[in-house]
Amino acid sequence: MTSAALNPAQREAVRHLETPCLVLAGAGSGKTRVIASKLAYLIDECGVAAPSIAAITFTNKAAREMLERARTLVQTPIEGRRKPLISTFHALGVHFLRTEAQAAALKPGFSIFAADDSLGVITQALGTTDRVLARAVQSQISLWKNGLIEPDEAVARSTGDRDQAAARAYREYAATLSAYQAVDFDDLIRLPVRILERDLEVRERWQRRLRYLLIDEVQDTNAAQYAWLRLLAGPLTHFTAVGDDDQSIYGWRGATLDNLQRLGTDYPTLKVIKLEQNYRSCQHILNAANQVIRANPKLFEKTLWSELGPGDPVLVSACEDDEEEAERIAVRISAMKFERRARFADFAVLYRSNQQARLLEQALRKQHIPYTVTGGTSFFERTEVRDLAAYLRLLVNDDDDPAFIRAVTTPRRGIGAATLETLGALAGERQCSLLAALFETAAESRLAARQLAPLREFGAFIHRFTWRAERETVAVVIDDLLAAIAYRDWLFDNEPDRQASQRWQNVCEFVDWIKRRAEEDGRNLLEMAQLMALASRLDGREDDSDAVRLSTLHAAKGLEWPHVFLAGVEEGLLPSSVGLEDDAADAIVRFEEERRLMYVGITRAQRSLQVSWCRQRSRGRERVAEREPSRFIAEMGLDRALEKTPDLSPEQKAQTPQERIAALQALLRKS
DNA sequence: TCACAGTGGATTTTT
DNA sequence: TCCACTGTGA
Repeated sequence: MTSAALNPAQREAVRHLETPCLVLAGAGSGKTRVIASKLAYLIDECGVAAPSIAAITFTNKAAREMLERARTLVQTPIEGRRKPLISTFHALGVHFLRTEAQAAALKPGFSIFAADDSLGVITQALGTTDRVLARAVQSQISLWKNGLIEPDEAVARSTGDRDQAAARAYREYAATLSAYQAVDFDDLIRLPVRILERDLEVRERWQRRLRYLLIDEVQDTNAAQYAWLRLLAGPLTHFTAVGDDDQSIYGWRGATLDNLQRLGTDYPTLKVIKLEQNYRSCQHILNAANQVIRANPKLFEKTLWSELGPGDPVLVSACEDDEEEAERIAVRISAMKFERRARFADFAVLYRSNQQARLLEQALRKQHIPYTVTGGTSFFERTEVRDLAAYLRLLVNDDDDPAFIRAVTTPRRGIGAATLETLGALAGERQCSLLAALFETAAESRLAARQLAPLREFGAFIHRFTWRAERETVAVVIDDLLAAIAYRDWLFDNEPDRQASQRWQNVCEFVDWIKRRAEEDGRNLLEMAQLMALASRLDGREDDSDAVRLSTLHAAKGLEWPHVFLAGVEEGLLPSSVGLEDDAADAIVRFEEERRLMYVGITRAQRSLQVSWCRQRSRGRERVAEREPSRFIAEMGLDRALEKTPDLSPEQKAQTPQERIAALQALLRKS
């Protein structure tokens, strides 16, 4: 049954087990289906024990989808202990480090630092207030970690002053994290690699356990992830890697297409299977996509085709400025929704950078079009959510000083920077955490009574809740904790009611999320604290509302819509000019990634695609005039692509919503 | 300790 | 245009 609905290439990919296998899955070619079918094939037809199979993805969402698909496809019960391991790289890292905590020199409740937490530590290590510099160093450190380069090596390799400073900050950052019993996202990959490399017993145990590896989006793996896969795949492991070299758009985060090439050399028997039939887009759209991506040098040639018919021709419109562009898009969406009896959720507007969303939002609001914006501040990164998260982190890891600082100062307890400075100095001398330091006898002489009293009270409070967290349910502990710190009152005391109630709502949503997840999977607070660190913007809330989607091109990967608008397809924006002037070798690689980004955008569309660019664009206070259409527009091979589109039609010219509705109705009557 | 006003800087961000 | 940080005064 599992292979009935598959095309020949897909079926081959599912059944191939003799040698390692690389499935080059073009956009919309049924990649998830292949992985899920392979899972079903292994379990149902080959009789493989589910727990010896691991399917590894990049996003929680992909992992969830995979699990759902598997549930519908696999006939053999896979609940309880008979589950295949379906997980993201990072969640697998957490699982691995908890299992091998001793080898990792971590306690089970180790903290997972998000970007913000890391940035704080790095800023301190650099001794700077320059945020831009700190960010740059942060991403440099991340690239080092993803490239499996240790601090000493980074120091040795660095030549310039700036690099030297960054490498030294890296060294200090690493030391600080281990003092905090914390790891960052990159460590969740890097540490398992280091442990597997040096510990034969651990390596053999994992290799025995996982006999079948299915890897999703392999084009997005970095050097550390590739090394991890190689270490997990023992001599008896069967593996299938699925990916698309044309959709590699995370090079700036350390992902490298070298890994695809290395697969071929590291595994000489590698079988390469191409999936070229597309089940998503009409031919006009695929033609444009194929034409654009053809300009990139190819590792593997691949041409998408579909049986869905020609569809609408791709449209290009030149706009005077970004305001006009936004308005045109909004008006087109209104019109198309009427003409095609479409839903708002059938439309997406995609763009290169987040700031482009602003004018688009404005225009959509003006037309009374509902929309949702992806990106921006993640739910889990909101101040109020992170405030509460800090308490939870501190309860499971008393070494987590950043969590201590955040918790002890929120809500305010009359403890300020000077007090924490003194406490920090004491903790430094005693080589202990801030929480431990405040109970030192020496604290009594260093700090005034009115400073020490609230500190010790807080310390006792945390100890009391730590004790409870080990014995009571997550739900009870969280509710009591929130009540005890009077967080709601604090919000309303410090902000206008509207904002405060919005924040409180977010807190409640977060609490509900934690309770639900804890309940569902029987997790304790320790597990929840680590799980919440891995949750992202996409996980908080599912939105099933009928709304137009505004999204960056990066965030749109893997999604599809009947009607797609690509906005701001201009030289300097897409391709972006940022960082492309630098050294030539790097610039070429980055430029090709910009082209893949365009390719990803085009291939999100099912039936219609409209591309727009602006002669002028406002950026900050200045207007950038004389902009040119992106070379990618010419590469799409459309006739008249560069001409200005016809004048606005009556319904587009109309100024008020009433006029527009009247014009639209006239249009409908005609058709 | 905190509220507020002025300043400067601004890709992409699966976890 | 807007956000986030810095420094000031209460």
